[in-house]
Amino acid sequence: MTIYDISKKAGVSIATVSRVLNGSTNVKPRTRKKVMDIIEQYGYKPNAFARGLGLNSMKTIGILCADASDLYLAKAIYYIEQKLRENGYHSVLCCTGYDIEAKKESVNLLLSQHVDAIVMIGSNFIMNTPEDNQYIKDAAATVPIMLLNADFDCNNVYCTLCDDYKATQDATEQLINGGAKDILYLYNSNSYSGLKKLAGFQNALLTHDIPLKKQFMQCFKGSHEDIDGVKGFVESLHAKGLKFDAIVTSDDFLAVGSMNFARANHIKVPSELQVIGYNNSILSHCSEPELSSIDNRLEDMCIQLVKTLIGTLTQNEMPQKTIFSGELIKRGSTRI
Amino acid sequence: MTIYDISKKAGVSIATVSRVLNGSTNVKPRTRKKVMDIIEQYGYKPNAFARGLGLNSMKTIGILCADASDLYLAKAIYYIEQKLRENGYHSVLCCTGYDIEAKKESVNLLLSQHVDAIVMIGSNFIMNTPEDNQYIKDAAATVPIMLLNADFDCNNVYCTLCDDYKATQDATEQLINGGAKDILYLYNSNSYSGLKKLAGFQNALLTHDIPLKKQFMQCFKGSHEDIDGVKGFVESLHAKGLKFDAIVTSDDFLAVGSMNFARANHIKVPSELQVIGYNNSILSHCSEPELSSIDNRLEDMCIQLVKTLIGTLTQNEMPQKTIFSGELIKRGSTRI
DNA sequence: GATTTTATTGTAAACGCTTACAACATTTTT
DNA sequence: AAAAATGTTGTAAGCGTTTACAATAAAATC
Repeated sequence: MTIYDISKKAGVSIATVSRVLNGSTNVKPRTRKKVMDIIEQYGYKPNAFARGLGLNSMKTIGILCADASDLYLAKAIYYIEQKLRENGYHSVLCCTGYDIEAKKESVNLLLSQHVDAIVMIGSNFIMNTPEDNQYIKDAAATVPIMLLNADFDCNNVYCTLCDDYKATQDATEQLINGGAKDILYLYNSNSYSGLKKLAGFQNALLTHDIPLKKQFMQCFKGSHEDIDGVKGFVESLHAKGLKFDAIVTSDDFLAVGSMNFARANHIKVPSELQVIGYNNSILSHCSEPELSSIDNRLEDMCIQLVKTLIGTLTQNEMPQKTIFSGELIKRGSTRI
Repeated sequence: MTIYDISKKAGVSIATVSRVLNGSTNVKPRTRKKVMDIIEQYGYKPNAFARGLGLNSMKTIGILCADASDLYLAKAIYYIEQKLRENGYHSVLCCTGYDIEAKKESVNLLLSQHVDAIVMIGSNFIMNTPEDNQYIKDAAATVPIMLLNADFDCNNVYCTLCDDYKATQDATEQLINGGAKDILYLYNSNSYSGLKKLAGFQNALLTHDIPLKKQFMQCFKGSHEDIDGVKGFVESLHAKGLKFDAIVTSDDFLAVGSMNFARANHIKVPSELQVIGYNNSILSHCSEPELSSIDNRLEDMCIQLVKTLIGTLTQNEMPQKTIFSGELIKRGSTRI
């Protein structure tokens, strides 16, 4: 069933059918109805390829994320997909993993598919070296690139992010002001934002004239699923004699793992050990006590990202950077 | 940059370039190299629309799920996307929500995009009435439909599922054999599998001559995020005077909410109340004690689903139904 | 070396749509 | 009522591929 079949049955030209389908130009109401009825009757659906070929756009946005099974990324996908659909766009998803080559390949794939824009979810798309980030610049030469929770200066690259640095600094300072002495910072590899948060943590200590010690900033290298691994990791630090009365983390799963460690070692939370998570995910409602966690306003960010995206695609001038402020949501795992 | 540009620069016809790109037919090695070099040099990427128009396939699989932010569904997306990519396919994602109309619309969208197959993740794609399921049959007339964790008899529809019925029955029987007397079953709306699990629960009771009581089978209507809501829900049952010494659930978040209820009411788990979750998700590692949960082998199912899918697309005869067995993973929330 | 067979390449017709432009019909203006 | 303006529709030329078929080149056979 093609546009020709419909045009024949409706007794009009294919151009008219096309016009009815696209709704743009004027079609006489009676003609429109006639065509619509035929379309309805035969359940005709235009071929998206042919349409894409003609328009060179398929109203499709490519979404990249390292790992859709990560709680946080999954939620972002959900929000963004939903908002895009509300705007008449749909999305092609690629989970790239954390390897740079896979990311580059995925970008190429999306470009060859002529997506109208590419959304990259998570700071792990930004690498340490300019050469490794060249792929973003290259892609930006073709389509707008929207980064969620990552910061990158480049024309046609739009960033929507949360000031993780400040949020972590604030939370840490609250702990310090509340009397915490030895604060352990726990982050996971896999992302730039972990380092940003770390910087915020360090700045909080420096502001209060607390010397930075390397062993108080630990990177957990395992997966975001491996809560037991985190527990073991913290346990090993503890066994080595490291003393801490608070833990600030870059992700809720690290915090939950830390709390499991505490429980197993009969360390009371929050009286003997305070714990702060990040992302304010569902995990923060599962532990006992519930987890204080930094909320970085994911939904707001996603809404904003799509708004900027649609604006850009419709030729409006859009701000290249939108920064939200995170906020510590206090629950039972802290005394502050 | 089109295939014409490349053909001109390489001094061959577009057909030869196309053959090089598709690798199928014979091309003289020297010619191939010459063309490849030009392609490399100019970074040429074929236009996916035109290709799709020609081939009427874009090596794309449509993935539907109600809500990518659901832990379980997100993991499934992840596994499936990954496996598909390994097989040279990519995926278009649509999150449909739980509304039937939205689902139908999404299916149409995917069909108009000429996806090679559609994967539906979750039992919520199966409705209660045959009319409401017609959309699946219609879609199956065009492309193979792969259902994950749902059961539907129809030509060209392939189901990969876990025997939730039996898994729940087994787990419940284990509780009964372990001495549990008043077992509450807690499920969430939104899915057929919840009802299947419920049936398994009921069968376990019947097998042990325990009369079924309506108030011991409760449906939580809130979101999968709303752990506090679950807690309140169980609390209200408790306040109404319902006595239970075990809770079997259809999802880990219900189990975690139940445990939060128990803690708040100083009911000891597992000595006074045993709790069993479903999905064996990350949530089962967050609570204290850790949650016993039924594992329904999601990864295995996803691997199998993609295997069946690829087989079907390559014209191999594939089993229409593959059923895995779930298994109770015992942790601290049960005494069995 | 002529003939047959096989490997390689080119030509041209789809694929199903959009849209500029032309043609025609209708309404408004004079 | 003719002329001009406007509204509606049709014609045909792309869009960038794939691929059947034809044409040519190379290899094998006689």
